[in-house]
Amino acid sequence: MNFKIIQSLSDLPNFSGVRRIMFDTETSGFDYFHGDRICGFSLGAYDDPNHNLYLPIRHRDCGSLLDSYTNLPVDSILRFIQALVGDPEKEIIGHHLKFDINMLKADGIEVKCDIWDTMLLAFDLDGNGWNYELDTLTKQYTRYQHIYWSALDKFFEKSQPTVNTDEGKSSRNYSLGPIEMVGPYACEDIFSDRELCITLETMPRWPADYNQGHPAWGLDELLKHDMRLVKVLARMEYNGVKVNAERCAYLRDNAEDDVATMNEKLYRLAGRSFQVSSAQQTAAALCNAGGRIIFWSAREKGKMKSQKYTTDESLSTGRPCFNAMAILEYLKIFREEKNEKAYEFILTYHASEQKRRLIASNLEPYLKRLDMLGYLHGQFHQHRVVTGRLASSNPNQQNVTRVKGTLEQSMLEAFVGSKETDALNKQIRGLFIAEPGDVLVSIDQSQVEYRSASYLSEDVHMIDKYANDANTDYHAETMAIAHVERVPAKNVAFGALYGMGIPSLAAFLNISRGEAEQIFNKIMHARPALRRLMNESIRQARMRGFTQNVFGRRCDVGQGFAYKALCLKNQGMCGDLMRYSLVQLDDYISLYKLPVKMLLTVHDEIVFSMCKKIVVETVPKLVKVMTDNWMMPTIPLYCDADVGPDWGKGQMPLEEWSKKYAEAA
DNA sequence: AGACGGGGCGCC
DNA sequence: AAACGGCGCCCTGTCT
Repeated sequence: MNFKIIQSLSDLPNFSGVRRIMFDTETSGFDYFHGDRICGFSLGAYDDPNHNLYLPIRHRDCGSLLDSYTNLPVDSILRFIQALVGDPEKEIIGHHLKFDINMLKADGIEVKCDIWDTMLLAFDLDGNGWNYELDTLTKQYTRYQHIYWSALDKFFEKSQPTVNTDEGKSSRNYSLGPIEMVGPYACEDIFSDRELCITLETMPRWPADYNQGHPAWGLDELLKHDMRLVKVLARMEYNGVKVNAERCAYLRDNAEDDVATMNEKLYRLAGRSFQVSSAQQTAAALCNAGGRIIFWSAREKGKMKSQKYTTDESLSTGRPCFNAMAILEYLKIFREEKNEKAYEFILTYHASEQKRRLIASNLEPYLKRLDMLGYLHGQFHQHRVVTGRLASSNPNQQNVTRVKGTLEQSMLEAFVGSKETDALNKQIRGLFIAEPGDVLVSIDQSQVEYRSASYLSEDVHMIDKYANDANTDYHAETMAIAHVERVPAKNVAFGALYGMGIPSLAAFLNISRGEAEQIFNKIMHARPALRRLMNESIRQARMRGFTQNVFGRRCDVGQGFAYKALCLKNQGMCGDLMRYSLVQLDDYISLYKLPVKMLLTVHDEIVFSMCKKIVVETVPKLVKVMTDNWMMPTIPLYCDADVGPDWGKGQMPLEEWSKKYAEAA
C-alpha cells in the first residue's frame, strides 16, 4: 500500500477530471454535538490504488518524539474539501458516510456531491452479515491484511484510556495520535475500502423481480436510492428533535421519588431491603412478605407473555417470572386468597419496576444526550434490519411509549379498578416538542402492510374496495365478508403476514386450537387471495432461498424458515417504501425550499417540524408525495396526518387542528 | 473486570 | 412437524 502524508498546500491533489474519490475522516470522537471534530482527511482517486493521501489538520501534540509531521492550515484544507464535496459532478466513496457527512457539517461543510457508501453496498448485496464494519467486510471480501493498524492501536492503548461508546465499540481520539502513525492508518482505510468496493462492485447485480407488469427496481436502483437516503438521514440526525428538558427532569425527579417510596413499602412488606430490579431477590422477598412463587419462566415459550410462564417448576428454567401477565395472575390469586400483604407487594413491585424502567430507558438517556440547545440527535441506521426497515438507536426513537398505553396496562387497570390518567408512560411522547412558532406534524401510512399484502396477492376484492374508497378499513372488510368479530379478523390477518401457526393464534385469541383453526379457515375462505399469497410466498422462498420485493431488496430465507417469507417480503417492501418516501420528500422539500424539517421516522410514520402558518397548505402536498408513485399501482396508499405542539397528547387530526388554528387567528 | 445470554418490554 | 416477524436497550447473574 502506497501512501503519502501531505505537508504543504502545493502538494494537494488535483482531482480535476477525477469523478470518484475515496474519502474518509479521522476525528477526535463520534460526538459532533459535544465538540468532537475532524483531525484529518484521507483522500485518493478510486481508479488508482496507489493514490492514498492523508491531510492532517487538527492533530495535537501527543508527546511522541516520533512525530516529525505538522498539521496543514485548517481553513485552507476545509476550503479545499468544501470545493471537493460541494461539487455535484463528483462522487465520494467511503464507509458509513453518514457519519462523515455530519462531521463535515459540524465544520460548516455541505456535501453536495454523490455518495457511494460501501457499508450499504455490502448490506444491500447481503443483509445477513454479522456486522458491517470496514474491518469485518475487508476480511470477508478481500485479501488485504492491515499493517499499520496494530501499531497505532498499541500507541493508543498506552496513551489513552479506553472509552466505550454506546455502540459497544471503543472510541479513540485520533487527534491525540501522532500524524506519523495516524496517516498510514488512515490511508490504509481508504486503500482497503477501495479494495472492498472493487470486489463488491464486481458481484452480480440482480434485476427487478416480477411486479404484475408494473415497473420495479433491481439492485442498481435499490442502491441508487439507498445512497441518496444517506444524506437525508444525516440531515434528520443533525436536525435532532427538541425535548422539553425541564419537564423531562421534573418527571424524572418525581418518578425517582415515587420509586423510592414504593421500594420502601416493599422493604416494609418483606421485612428487609432487597434489590427490586432483581427477579430472583424479589421472589425471595415475596416469600418474606407472606406470598409464594407461583409462576416460573417456561423452558419452551411462545411469543405471548402468557406462554412465557408455567406453574410447573419442572417445566421451567428455574427462574421466577414476573412479566405483566404473570403479575395479573398473581394479583388474581392473592386477592382470591385475601392475602393482602402479598397482593400489595406484587402490585407495588410492578408499579415500581415500570417506573424505574421508564426512568432508565427514556428520561435519563434523553437528559444525558441533549445538546446545549435541548435537541436530541438519535441515529437512524440503514444496515441493521434484514428486511430493509430502518433502525433507530442512541436513543431508540422508534419504541417511545404511546399516549394510549399498553394492552397489559389497561388489563391491569381494569382488574385493579383504578386508572392513572397521567401515568408516566403516557407522558413520554409529549416530551418531544416543536420549536416556538412551529408544530410537529406526524404523517402515517394507514394500514400499509395490509395494502401491500393486498397488492402482492392481487386481491380483486380489495382492489375493488380500495378503488371505491382509498381509506377502506381492511379489518372491517374481513368482518363483513367472513362474518367475524374485529379481534379475530385483526389477529388472523396479522398472523398471516407474520407466518403465525394455529397454536399461536389460539394462544393469541385465548381459544382452543380447534376453534382457532376454524376461525382461521373461515377467514381464509373469505380471503382466498391471502391464502394463496401465503402459500405462494412459502413455495417460492423454498425454491429460491430468498425473497425479493418490488424495490429490489433480497432477504435470505434460511432452510426451514420458509414461513417467514411473506413477512420478510411484505415488511421489507413497506420498509423500502418508507426509504423511498424519505428520499422523495427530501427532494420535494428542497426543490420548493419549504421551511419543513424531517425529524423522525417510525416505520410507517414520519414526524416533521414546520411553521404553523404553512401547515394547512403544506401537509396535503407532503401526503401527495408519499402516496403518489408508491410502486404498487393497483392499490392506493392513504395517509393520516396529526398536528400539534408536541408528539404526545398535543397531537390532533389535521382537520381538527386547522379548525382550531383558524379560530385562534 | 468484562463478555454474554436470558428476561423483560417498548414500538411497528 | 412446526414455526408470529422485525428492532434497541436495560438489568441481573453467570461464566471466563
